[in-house]
Amino acid sequence: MPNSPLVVDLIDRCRATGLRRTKALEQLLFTLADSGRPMTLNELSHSSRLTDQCDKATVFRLLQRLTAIGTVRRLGLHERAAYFTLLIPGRHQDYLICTECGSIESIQAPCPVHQLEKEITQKTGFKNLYHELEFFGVCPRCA
Amino acid sequence: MPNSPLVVDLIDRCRATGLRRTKALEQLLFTLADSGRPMTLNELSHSSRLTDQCDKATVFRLLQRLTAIGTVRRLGLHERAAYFTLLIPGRHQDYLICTECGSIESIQAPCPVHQLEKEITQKTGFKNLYHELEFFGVCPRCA
DNA sequence: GTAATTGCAAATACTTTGCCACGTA
DNA sequence: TACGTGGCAAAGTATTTGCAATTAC
Repeated sequence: MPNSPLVVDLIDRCRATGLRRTKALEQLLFTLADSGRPMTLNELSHSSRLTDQCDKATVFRLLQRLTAIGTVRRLGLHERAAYFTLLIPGRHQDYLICTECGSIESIQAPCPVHQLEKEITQKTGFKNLYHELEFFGVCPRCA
Repeated sequence: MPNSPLVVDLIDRCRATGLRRTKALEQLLFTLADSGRPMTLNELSHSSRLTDQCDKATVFRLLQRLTAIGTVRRLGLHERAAYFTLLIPGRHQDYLICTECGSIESIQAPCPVHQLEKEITQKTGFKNLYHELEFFGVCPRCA
């Protein structure tokens, strides 16, 4: 259950920002950490740990709060539903998505965008810059 | 009106794939070409050229067809609504988006991702690869 | 005890489809 | 004429909110 160092740490960070330690919060964080991939609100609220344990609205509001404090990031990923993933300091993910079957995989290669990100920060004066990079195509199975 | 070389060319391409030349098609293409930025279905169907001229469902179906033949691309851009933009060969856009006010601007700098895109094509066997790169942050006005 | 959090249900937003009338080729 | 296209209205899917009951601190 939610005893992994990562989850413990995440919960601590949440508590530090004023969130209360509820069963729903623990299980949501654990589910996200355990899956290691972006998930939709629907997936999350139906995952075995959360179903019948808490309402979809609860998961929604938790995701909102977690996004606000920077523990979770909301991704577009081109589907109709939004995807949510843990935001782990020092870790950055780019994605490769099949436009046919919708499969999502993380890309291992080092992200070539960070230099450009710095330049944009300087030139535009934007604060808290981050980026989202996705590759879309047809995966071998679908082709 | 829809007399610019770009729009004329776009219409030709559409006709070549079997689409009929209708007023709605012309005005949709012109609106997209004229604005030069990604727009939502809602924006498009309310733009001065299209309002009261054609139904939102019509614009929706046109965008579907245009996306299918590769004339338009659908973008996530993180908003709840999808964005659509013209897909012009040889032109590639990356975006800078303010998470506060939602403003969207195109980035001028050369995109540093094409090399990685080639590598991914080779390593993964994905077909028709393209990418979407967005920077998110708080613009100077909102900060 | 107090304020944050939850569940349920209802409201909203955006997208998508059915069906028949219409216009283009 | 034939078939793609259009308008209108309704259905579908995802998100968001109100409010009273509950729970963490």
